[in-house]
This record gives sequence, C-alpha cells and structure tokens, in this order.
Amino acid sequence: MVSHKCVEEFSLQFPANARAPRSARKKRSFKKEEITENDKTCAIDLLATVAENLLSETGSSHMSIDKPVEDHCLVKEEFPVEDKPLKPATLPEFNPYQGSSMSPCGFSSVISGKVEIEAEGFSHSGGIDSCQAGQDLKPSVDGGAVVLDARPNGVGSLGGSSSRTKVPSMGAGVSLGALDDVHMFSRDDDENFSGYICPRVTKKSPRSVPRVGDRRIRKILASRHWKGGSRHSEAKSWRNYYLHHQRSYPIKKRKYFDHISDSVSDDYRLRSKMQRGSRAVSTMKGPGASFVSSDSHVRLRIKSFRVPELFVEIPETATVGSLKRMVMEAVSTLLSDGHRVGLMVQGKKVRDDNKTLHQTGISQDNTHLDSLDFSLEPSSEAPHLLSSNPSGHVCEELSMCRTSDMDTLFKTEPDLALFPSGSFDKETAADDSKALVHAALTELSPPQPPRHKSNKQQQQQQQTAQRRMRRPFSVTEVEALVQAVEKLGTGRWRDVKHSAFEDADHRTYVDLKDKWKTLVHTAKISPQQRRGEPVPQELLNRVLNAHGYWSQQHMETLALPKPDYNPATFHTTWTNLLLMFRTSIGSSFRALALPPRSFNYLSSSSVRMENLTFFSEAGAKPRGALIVVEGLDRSGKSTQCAKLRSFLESSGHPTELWRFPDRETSVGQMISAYLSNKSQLDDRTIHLLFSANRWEKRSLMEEKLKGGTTLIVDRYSYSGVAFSSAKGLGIEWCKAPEVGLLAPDSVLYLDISPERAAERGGYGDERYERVDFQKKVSEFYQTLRDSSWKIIDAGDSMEEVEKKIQQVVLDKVKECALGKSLSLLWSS
DNA sequence: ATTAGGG
DNA sequence: CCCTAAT
Repeated sequence: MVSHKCVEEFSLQFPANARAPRSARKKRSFKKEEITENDKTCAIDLLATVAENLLSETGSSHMSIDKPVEDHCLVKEEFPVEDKPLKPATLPEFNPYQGSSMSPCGFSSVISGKVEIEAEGFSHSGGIDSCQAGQDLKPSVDGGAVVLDARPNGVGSLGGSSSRTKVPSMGAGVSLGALDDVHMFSRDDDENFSGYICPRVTKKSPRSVPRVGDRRIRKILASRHWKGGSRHSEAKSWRNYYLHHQRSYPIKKRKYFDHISDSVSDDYRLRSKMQRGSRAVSTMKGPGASFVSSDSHVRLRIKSFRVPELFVEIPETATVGSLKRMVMEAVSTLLSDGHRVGLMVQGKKVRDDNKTLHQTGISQDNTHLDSLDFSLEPSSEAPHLLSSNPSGHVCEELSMCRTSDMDTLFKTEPDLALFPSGSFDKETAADDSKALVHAALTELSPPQPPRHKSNKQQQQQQQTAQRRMRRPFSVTEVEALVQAVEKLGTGRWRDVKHSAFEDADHRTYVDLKDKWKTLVHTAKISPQQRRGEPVPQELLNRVLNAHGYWSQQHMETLALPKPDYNPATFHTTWTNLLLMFRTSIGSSFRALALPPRSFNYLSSSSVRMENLTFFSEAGAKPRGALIVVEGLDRSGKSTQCAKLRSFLESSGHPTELWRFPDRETSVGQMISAYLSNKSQLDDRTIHLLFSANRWEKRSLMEEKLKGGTTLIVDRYSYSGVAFSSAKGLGIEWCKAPEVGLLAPDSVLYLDISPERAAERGGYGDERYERVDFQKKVSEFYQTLRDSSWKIIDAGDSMEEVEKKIQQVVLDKVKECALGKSLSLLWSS
C-alpha cells in the first residue's frame, strides 16, 4: 500500500522524466513506456528488488506504521490515482530544468519507488556497507518499500560503522544542519571514521555517481527546484501541502542518524560536553579529545524520528552502491536542505530560538522531557540542493526532488537516539509546520555544534550554530556607551567600541550598535514597559538627546550635498528629509509653526533649516546654542560672526546671526540715534536702553534656541556692561538689568589690543571709538570673564581665528544639542 | 572588515 | 543576539 501510494504521489508530483539527464533519456527511453502505465507497481517492485538485492540483512527494516500509514492514505485520497505520474506530457511543466538537459527518455530509465529510511539503533555492524556506500544506511526492501536502515554505531561498532554519517560528498549543494549533525556524531569517532571511510565514497563527487552506470536518480527536492524562479509559488505550494496533510501526514524528519546504544550514550554525553566547549575547540577531533564538561546538560534521546518519504528514481542498471549513495544523498539533502526543525514543548511551539533550553523549560530535572516534540517544517529559504550545479548538468548528477506533496520519511527506531545539535534550538517552527517528530527524550545532551572539516559550509554553520551567551549590559556599560556615542555619534560603532569597550571582548561593535538601538527604544517606551536592569532615566535622556542629535546630523549630512536652495526641489528635498527623519527617529515629528520672523537677524538666506524644527515625541529635541561674540570694535567680530554662521549652516545646524543693539526695534531706533551722536542721553538711560533692547529679544531668543536654532550674537550684555562701566557706571549697577537674560553657552572673546584695533581703521565715526576708551572697555571685559568665555586671539590671521572659533562652537553646539540646558545670565 | 537594518 | 545585504 505504501508503495502504491507513493507511486501515486510520485506521479503527481513528478513528471519524473522531466529532469532525467540527457544521457539517461537516451539510453533508457524505452523504459518510459514500461513505467508509464503499470509503473507504479513496477517501479516499486523494481526498486524493492534492487533494494532487496542490495541488502540482505533487513532485520532492521521496519515498516513505518504509525502515522505514516494514515498519512499515506490521506495522500492517496488527495491525489487520486487518476493523476498519472510519469506522463510525458506533464513533464514539461514540472521540469525545473527547462528541459535543456533533460530528455524524455530519461524517465523511462528511472525506477521510482518509495523509500523509507529508518534509522535504527541496531548494533549491526555496517562496516562493509559503509565502506561501499560511505555510510551505514542500508536500504532494504520492506513491504514494497525500500527501507533504509541507519545503523547506529554501537559502541562496539565504532570501529566499523562510524562512517555512516559521512555524507559530505553529497551533492554540491548539500550542506546543512543535518549533515553537520551527522558529522558531529561521527566526529567523535574520527579515528574510525577516517579509517573506515571508503576513499571512493568520500572523494567521489556527485557527478561521478550519475555517471556510473549512467544511472540517474532523481531526488525530489523542494518544489523550488523545479519551479525555478518563483520562490513565492514554491512557498505556497508547501503551504498548501501542509494544509492538506498536516494533520495526518506528519512529516517526520530526523536530524541525526546516529543511533546510540546505551553504552554509547556515554559517548554522547561526552560529546555534548565536548561540543559545548567545542566552539573554541573546533579542531578537536579525537574521541578522546578534551571534553570540557561544563554546566548541566540535557540529554535527549529521540526514540523515533520519521522522515518524509523519499522518492528515488534509479535505473535498474544502477549499482547497489550507487543506490545507497543516492539514498544517502537524498536523505541528507532532504534533511539538510529542505527542512528545518521546530521544537515543541508540551504541545507548544517554541519559536524563540534565542531562548535557552533552560528558559524553555528543558532541563535535566525536568519531568516533561517526554513532552518534547520536534517538528519538521519546510524551510522556505532552503537553498536549492542542486543549485550549485550548473543547471544544465543537474541531471547528470543525482537529483532529488521533493515536491510539495512528497516527503521523505525517516524513521528512527526506538533505540535510535538522535541528538539535537545546534540546529536543535535553532530553527523553530515555521507557521505551517505540521509534521511532528515525536521524540521521546530520555536523556539529555546539550545541543552542540559539530565540528567537522569535511565541508566548509558545515563549518560555517557550525560556527554560527551556537548562540553566544547573553550578557545584559550593565548600567556602567550603558553609561560608557552613551558617553561614547555622544562623543562619536552613531554610525561609528567601530570607534565606539575602541574608545569605550576596548577591553570587552564579548562586546562587538555590532553588539554596541544593537544595544544602542535597544536603548533608544527603551528610552521611548514607558518605564513600566521596560525590562531588565533598569537604566537610570538620566542615561536614557542622554540616549534620546544623543540619538536625536545624531539623527539630525545624519539627516542634514545627507541633505547637504545640495546646499543651494532650489524652489523647484524644495518640496522634494523636504519630503525626503522628513521621511528620513521619521525613519531615523522612529517617532512622530512635526513642524513647528514658524515663529514670526524677526527682522533683525542679519542673514536671512538660511532657507533650509531655519523655519522648521523637529523633535521627537520623546522630547529629544536638540536645542540650538547661544553663542556670543564679544570684543572691541574692529576686533573682527562681525566678520567672524558671518563666517561662523556660514560654517554652522554648512554643518547642518540651523543658525541665525543676531546683533545687539538691534536697531530695528523701537528701542533700537533710540539707541541708533544715540550712537550716531544725534541725541544726547544720560549714560544710565542709554545703558538701560541697551539692556531693554536685549530684553526685547529675549523671548524670541529663547524660542529660537529651543527650536533648535543656534544663535550667533554679535555683542551682548557683556558689551553693555563693559561700555557703561567704562563710562564710569558701577559695574554691578550695569549688570543688574542684565540679570535674567539668557546666558550664552559660549562667549567668544576676540582679543585684540586697543592699539591694534585702532590700526585697523574706521575709528571716529562713533563716539566710543577712541583708543583710550577702548582700553577701559577692554579692562572691564576682563572682569566679566567667566568659564563660558573663550578667548580668541584676534591678532591671528582671519583663517586662524575662524578655525579656532569653529572648533569651540561646534563642540558647544553639540553639547547643547545633547541636552545642555539653558541658563540665565548672572543669576543666583 | 564595517555599517545599517530587519528579525 | 543573529543574519544579511551593501559597502
């Protein structure tokens, strides 16, 4: 019955011939006919016969009785016999290879049948077989189905059958967890392994196989193989497949063939441990290699593992050896390529691959190990087995195709112990996984990555197989990270790592980047939603500030390339910026209404940024810096202010240049008249006017700064106090009216001697421009200095001064953007 | 080897 | 933390 069903399925799914290699087609075309009609039976019989011949000892063969049978039935129903398999007509459609390399004939030469592979924990010595086939699997005929017995290497069989798992030579495309696992096991027996493996087997390339006897084996692989380009459809087919079969058609997949006898279990245990440490010891080979036993391990013993049906087409002329190889290949391919294993604990799917076994509830003393199930699921991303081969040559090699309706079933015998390897907890179920592998766990062994060198892919996989240990960041580390990012910015993780985590080997820059990512997220969510060690809110605020700041920086950097404002592209540009911003900030943003444009700012061409201010909801809105430039007349203030403004704007910082007195205001008008010697005002009055002039602008100034605009102010309270004081007013009296104005984040004092300034010419237009008076002013300036001051030698070249200023200001602007709060002048 | 993102 | 694509 099984066979029958199989055939049907086969037919449905594979118009087998499609893929037959040209050679096969040519030679065996005649067979086609034979098979076409009765083929179902014939094929099976043939296969059975072949298998029978091949394997004399079938003691191990077991019919898969459980679910499989039912499944088969179902399958049968779903796929009525009507569908004639092997119809030439259908071939074209199914032929993945576009027929270029396929010939119609090929089909006839192939025998189709269902192969059931059983992995058993027998103590058979498969030495001979293994040598020939390079593996211990022994195909045998059972009830019309070919059964492969996987012989476990008993302890005693170490010497002889270790090679069973050796499948490295398989199709070029093969490379996966399953194989790895296999290798892993055999690894321990390396000695045996190496000693027993038939050179021919190991070295034989897939190609050679097909050539021998011109046999073609088709491995039915995932539909993707023949579906060629559409991954989507492929996935779909799988889905459908599962939908239809899932319930009763468990696809059982077994990951490892290694069976372990009780006596062997010890070995496994050792292996597990060894493997655990193996990450670092990937080179270890000998069984006796140093095993690093570490923490508690869970030993799992999978009693039975059923693998989906395996369909193999093989010419009668094929040799037993080739059949074995094909089967092995098919099996390996299927296991490694087409499926992933899912894990279920107590009937519940465990999707989080990152969970540790312990977290999942799988522990040594856990009582429900028996409730642990593995599911075999289609791997939508599985690589094409044959992909590695030039498409045109696929046929020449063994090709195994798994159609969506077919599955290869592997069944392990009760005694067979399967060990979950790294993949064990690696891939968890895909949504549609239905097939469940029932595993009785009786022992525990930590999943470990096998290390073998036979296959590069394997190696890679092995290396990545094990998840690194989870190491939550401590507050200290977070602080270091935040600090580093504030300094270096995001996007320079390498530098961040080197500057702050040089010694932390376990923190890679990617980790730091990831941590930053999570920190930003954490900072945005409510404290109640946060988990783990609480990070001080202060740090989170810094994270937000830094993130907002750097996000804007990045954004602006990207926008800068097109400094020239072009009305035609304005909208587009901003749209992009907004999108970018939204993306980078990950939160909503909004444009603030443009504050009334003040008519006193000198430069008005800063189109790009001045009108809009963004900030994340989290409140991480970088504020602008208040930069005051002071200095005697002719010290170069205006020039440097203009340069500085240009610089900041080109650096992506919204900037405005202000100047006091602001002659545009009503108060400013008065001041202007006074300065022009057109009016005589009392010194105190004029002082207060100047002060009033600044107060007039205070609110707008604060608004601008909080909106993110950096203000460069040419002269401020210091000038007012210094000049008035120079005229004889008490300095404290002069400062009084200024108290409460916004304190500059930085005061750039362009230091130049009065004499030198006078040399620069231009003096004489206004009454204060007299050297002696400038000297007094200079002295008062000095008394006003505080920590926010930066003395710049204005005697240097303009470029020199410019450079110094830029450096100072940039740091200050960044500091402000990162959260430096505004303070008040001469308060408290 | 790094960076940037998505999972 | 992992995995990948893109640099």
